[in-house]
Amino acid sequence: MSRFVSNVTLRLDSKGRVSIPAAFRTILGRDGFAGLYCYPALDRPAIDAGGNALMAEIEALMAGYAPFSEAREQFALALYGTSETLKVDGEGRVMLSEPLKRHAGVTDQVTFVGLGHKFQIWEPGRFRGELAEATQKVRMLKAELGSQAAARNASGARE
Amino acid sequence: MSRFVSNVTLRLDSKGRVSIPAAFRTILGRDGFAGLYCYPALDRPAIDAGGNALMAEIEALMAGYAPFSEAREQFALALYGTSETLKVDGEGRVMLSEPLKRHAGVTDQVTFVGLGHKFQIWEPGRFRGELAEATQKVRMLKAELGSQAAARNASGARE
DNA sequence: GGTCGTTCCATTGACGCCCATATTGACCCA
DNA sequence: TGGGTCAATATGGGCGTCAATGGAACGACC
Repeated sequence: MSRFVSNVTLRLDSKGRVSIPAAFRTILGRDGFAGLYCYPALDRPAIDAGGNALMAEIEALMAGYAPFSEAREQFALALYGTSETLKVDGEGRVMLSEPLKRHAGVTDQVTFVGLGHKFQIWEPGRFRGELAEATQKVRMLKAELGSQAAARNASGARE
Repeated sequence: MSRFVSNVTLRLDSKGRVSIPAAFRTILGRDGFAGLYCYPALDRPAIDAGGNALMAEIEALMAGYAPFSEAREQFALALYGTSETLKVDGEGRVMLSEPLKRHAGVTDQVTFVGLGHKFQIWEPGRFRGELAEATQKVRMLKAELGSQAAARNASGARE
């Protein structure tokens, strides 16, 4: 299974359309899904996007709850209710809906970021900030792992 | 299998008619059901709506209880007893019955919300409130799941 | 005959689809 | 290695179609 990786920032045109990066398009094509499945990320000002793989993930989550149960209805409302399947035109472009743009704070540019099985769409400035923060955290985690390994084995490999 | 997703709010016209969003109409058409199967949501001021898939789900729920059992009778009363099959006109519009409108507090606008296998019809204001609440709950639940997974991973990495 | 409801037609605004252009990066060849 | 060619991606815009909505005509049932 191929994964979404790397990040690209692209412009929205006068009609609000934006090209999905070619690399992402080919991956979406492979999992066979016309359109782009999107929803506002739960705890970030970003848009989660993907194809069948992403939908399947959500479905699996939902399957754990009984039909008509309280939890199920709330999940469905928050997840399916805010999801959209954007149409992709012949050139591989989509139009982000107003709610999605508002959630991510998008205006005239967006950054596509691969996250493996899905990708996210960010306002470029916010993404830089988030990335810096994430990098910092990862660095700390790595340092921890490194010291643990060193403690276990004096000749332990770094990184 | 396609699912109901996203949300749209539309106006009722002077005769009380309202268009079913085109995306929902195509899904209903696919599962082959003339009309719209509706009933007041059990524990919310909303209207549950769908086609054959929804009816099948209710039947399955009912089948789980013994015939003539108290629970079964109650469900039958609450679901079948209050259900209606609304007619859809040539333009894909329906007229909500008075009881349905009263239950949902609908006046001149409604919000259609996809829940996967079915969709709901809300009074727009109430929907916003409910969505905010549901999102909050899902966010908390996700955080829980995340920390559990992190705990698992951390211990796994160390062993 | 009036009222209610249903079907049909008209408008308008969005957006889906198509074609045109540019800019980038890859590849090839001298 | 440098230049040139080619291809694919990103972007811009025009036009037709369809969805949402409003209203009118038609029919049925009090």
